[in-house]
Amino acid sequence: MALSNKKGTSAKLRSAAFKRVRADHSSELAGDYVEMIADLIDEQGEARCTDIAMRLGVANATVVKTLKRLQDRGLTSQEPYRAVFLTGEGWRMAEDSRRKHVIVEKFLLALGVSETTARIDAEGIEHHVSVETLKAMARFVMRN
Amino acid sequence: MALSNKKGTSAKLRSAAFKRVRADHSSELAGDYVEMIADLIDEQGEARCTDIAMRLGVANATVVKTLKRLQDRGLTSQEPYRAVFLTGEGWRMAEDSRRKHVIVEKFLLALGVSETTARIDAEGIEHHVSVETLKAMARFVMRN
DNA sequence: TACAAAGTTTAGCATAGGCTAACTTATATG
DNA sequence: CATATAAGTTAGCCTATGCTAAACTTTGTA
Repeated sequence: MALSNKKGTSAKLRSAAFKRVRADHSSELAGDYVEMIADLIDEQGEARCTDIAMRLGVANATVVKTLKRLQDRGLTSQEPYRAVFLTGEGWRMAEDSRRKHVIVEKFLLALGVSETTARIDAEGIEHHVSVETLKAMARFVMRN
Repeated sequence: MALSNKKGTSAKLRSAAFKRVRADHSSELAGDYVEMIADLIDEQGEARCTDIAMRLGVANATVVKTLKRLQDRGLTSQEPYRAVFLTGEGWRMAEDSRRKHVIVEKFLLALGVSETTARIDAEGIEHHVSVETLKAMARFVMRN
């Protein structure tokens, strides 16, 4: 204790940021999945494991396993060997993710970044943006 | 294959973004550690497990285990029961992380976000920002 | 209708990153 | 200098995410 905190931010405040990042990570995958399932349902009428796996770039078995966890969390539902659906809460989360995603991507474009980079970076950034920052980004998009 | 890609971006391009995010995640922790170790060395002359654990908000044993991985990757070095050091590559990575961190945080402040939020969000965002986006952020900070 | 292809699931493995509890080493102080 | 306390380490556990290979369903078509 003695040597720590000689100056600057307290350890508690510091660690809060890292805790938030770790928490974000565990909800991140869920967000990606429900968003993608929503997209697939809108585009093709249904969401199938294979399509999810292809778009995420992971193995089929990985998707199956993850979907089981999402089902446990009440975000998705499915019958064996059938397509995947979103629960009410799943749709809510998907809409939320999409909203964030769109704002971050538009923001990056407004900032002058190329389309390809905007698409890629938005995917990583969207999960780590607080409400406050998201609002600031939306404001910036409006003004530019 | 038949039903996929009816419109929009190809599956390959899509999955590239997610692959980048997954790759970012595995280097993320390493970046946080070396950056923190560098800070501790600068501030207190040495980096000790306990301080790292406190600042990250994780258990001591977790730090020990992670440091072992970092040592395997040639980023840190240490003698048993002694403080942690950075290798040349560790320092390089730390400097890189710090540079990114500073730019992202300043950028968020310039965007009009509060100090607390800027600090917290920067921690999550810095690992998902490409060189192109980082440059755009730096430009923005300059102009504002 | 029967079978082949496509899609889904299960089993079993690996790694990363958390944790607690028990043990060892280093150090500061009476 | 002996020992209590602080710091570091080890062992063993857990969950999340990945993978491949093998088994099982569904479905389209000969």
